[in-house]
Amino acid sequence: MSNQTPSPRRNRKGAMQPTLNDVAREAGVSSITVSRYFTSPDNVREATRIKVEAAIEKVGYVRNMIAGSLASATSRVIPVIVPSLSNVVFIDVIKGLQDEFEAHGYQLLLGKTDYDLTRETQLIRTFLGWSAAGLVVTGLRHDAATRQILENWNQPIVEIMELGEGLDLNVGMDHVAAGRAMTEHLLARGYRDIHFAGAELDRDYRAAMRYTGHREALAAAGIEEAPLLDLPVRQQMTSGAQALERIRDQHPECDAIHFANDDMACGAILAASRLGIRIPDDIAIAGFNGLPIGEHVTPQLTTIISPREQIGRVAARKLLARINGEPVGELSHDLGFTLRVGGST
Amino acid sequence: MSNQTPSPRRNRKGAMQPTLNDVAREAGVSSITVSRYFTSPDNVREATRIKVEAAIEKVGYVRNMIAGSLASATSRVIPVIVPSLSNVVFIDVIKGLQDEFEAHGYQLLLGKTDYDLTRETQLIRTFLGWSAAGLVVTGLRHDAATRQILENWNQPIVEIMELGEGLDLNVGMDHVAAGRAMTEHLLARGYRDIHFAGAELDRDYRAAMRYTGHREALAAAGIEEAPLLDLPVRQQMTSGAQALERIRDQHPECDAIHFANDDMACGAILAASRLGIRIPDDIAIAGFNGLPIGEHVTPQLTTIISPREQIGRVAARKLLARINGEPVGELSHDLGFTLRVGGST
DNA sequence: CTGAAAGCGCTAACAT
DNA sequence: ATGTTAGCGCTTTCAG
Repeated sequence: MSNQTPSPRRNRKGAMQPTLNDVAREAGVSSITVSRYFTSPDNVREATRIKVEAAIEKVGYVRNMIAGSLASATSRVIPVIVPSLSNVVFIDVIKGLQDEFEAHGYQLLLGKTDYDLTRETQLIRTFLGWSAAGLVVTGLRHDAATRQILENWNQPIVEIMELGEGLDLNVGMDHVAAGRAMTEHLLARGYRDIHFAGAELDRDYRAAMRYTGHREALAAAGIEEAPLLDLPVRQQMTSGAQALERIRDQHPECDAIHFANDDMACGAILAASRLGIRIPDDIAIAGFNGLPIGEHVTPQLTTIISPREQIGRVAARKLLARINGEPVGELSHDLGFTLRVGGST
Repeated sequence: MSNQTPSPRRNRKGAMQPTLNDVAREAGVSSITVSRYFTSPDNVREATRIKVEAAIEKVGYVRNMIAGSLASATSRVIPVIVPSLSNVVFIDVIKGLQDEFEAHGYQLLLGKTDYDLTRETQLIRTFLGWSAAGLVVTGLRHDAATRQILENWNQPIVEIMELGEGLDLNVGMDHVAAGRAMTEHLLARGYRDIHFAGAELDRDYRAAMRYTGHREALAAAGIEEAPLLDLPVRQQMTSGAQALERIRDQHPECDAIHFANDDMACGAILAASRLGIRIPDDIAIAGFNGLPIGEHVTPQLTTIISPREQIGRVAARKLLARINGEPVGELSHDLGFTLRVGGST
């Protein structure tokens, strides 16, 4: 009525996109009926539905998610916040999340903190401005500002990777237990002088949790010392090779290295074959993650398979369940892990 | 005026978020001034700016991007469409894109086609409903529907990975030339019976382009036959190992394998060491991508380093330049590649 | 099952 | 440099 120009109209940018009204006019119904065709088709009669469908096709209508989100104060966007994209672990998790979200018509908005909790706060603030339907965030450690924002936000949240007391939902595995399990395996194999090697464990605090488990297992076996080598990160495989050389050099009595991840462990195995170090006779090597490469090196790597992609999938499913008001089961979901024994131990 | 309830008000979801108006009232200015504080701070006087800042802090205002996008018919969201997240190549590209976008206040919306062009069309349709500021899409091959939508869309687009006649901007490398370069290297080394091995080359058509270059190089050397092994994809390293065995078995005269990627090539090198096949004496191995692992296997892998992350960065920068109306330089940007010769050839 | 009215929170396009 | 007015295109609410 107030608009003089008939369809097609142009928006302020000069573009010319058909709107719900254009479809409605074409179909001979009101715009709200077309809206309902999208949001709750069950409330639209078959005959009307067909008319609307034809009109949509005819005018080439594309739903404007922005307008819909403004009106409904919620959007089908789900921000996912990870610390890094250089780590396969998060890539696999994202893959799981993406698959599930995409299948259910939700969009994944990707944010990266570089392990900076302040950056995390900023990202979350921005993302909440998108009226997100939910949020996926890595880890249970956040700064006070983040925690305050999220506690006042009444949409579902999943914290992934670890287990514990969280903000809302929580999907992951027990890293302390994983570290313990691997070291128990090494002890059972008869290794006694076991070193733990990681890279920047203060940042990668989940690896530090595995070191804690490692120490616990040693202590339980009456071994009080748990030697630790914490290297600066360069390239992970290179760090692994370096760790092997360093430990062989400074601690010739060491009979096994428990690496913080498979990249480092494989770097060590490949370096060993270059240097003529026999694995596991001269020294045993263990990793963590269960990456494909571990099965291709000689000897095959003993490692713990982490349920990375599944963490993504389950996290997504729980979040969507909560968004749709369905039951989510237990708040904290432990996906476990599997020890895969190769020839390297 | 028309609103009876004073601040703070509640939106339709029952949540209670302060709006621009709340900030404006607090600061004693009009809402548009607060808006300008965000969008063009240079047009706001220092004194006003300070008042506004204090008010924002006081009421805990968070910008509502949705409302802003609706009003301005453009959002700071950039959809990125890739075929797969299982391929490191795209991960590295995404990393480059994400870094640049995040640094400039743009959000990356992630879409995955699984190499299905119809899915690509759907994704693009959905994403355009987000009033995206631009679009990043993989490859130059799209179906008719996609092409039609994008030709009528007047926002910047970057097609990445390949080079050629595109929709708009275009950042990548010349895959035919890369394939040619590697095979010229192999020929220069004296290899004559060179096989090309890939996995699902119909899907991975950029690898098929490298095969084309490979064939060209052979033809230029007077070799008319270019034997090809195209395996079904399982795990890439496993396929590489399999290819090595298959070729050794069926073509004992073959003296070099040109693999479609580093994963396969490294799978072959690792398998060779298991099987007692000497590289490069018994057979030479070449890859493509320049992944870290290639430097850690023995012998080191001869490969072509693709500028993956840089493709992401440059693509992002060109897109942002165009969004901001700055000059973008040439439409098609060739990032080249580097041959890295290891001991495997 | 369908419609009319109202407005989500912001910004473009003029003013001043 | 700041304000006024009028929507952006959709969904909510309330009627029928």
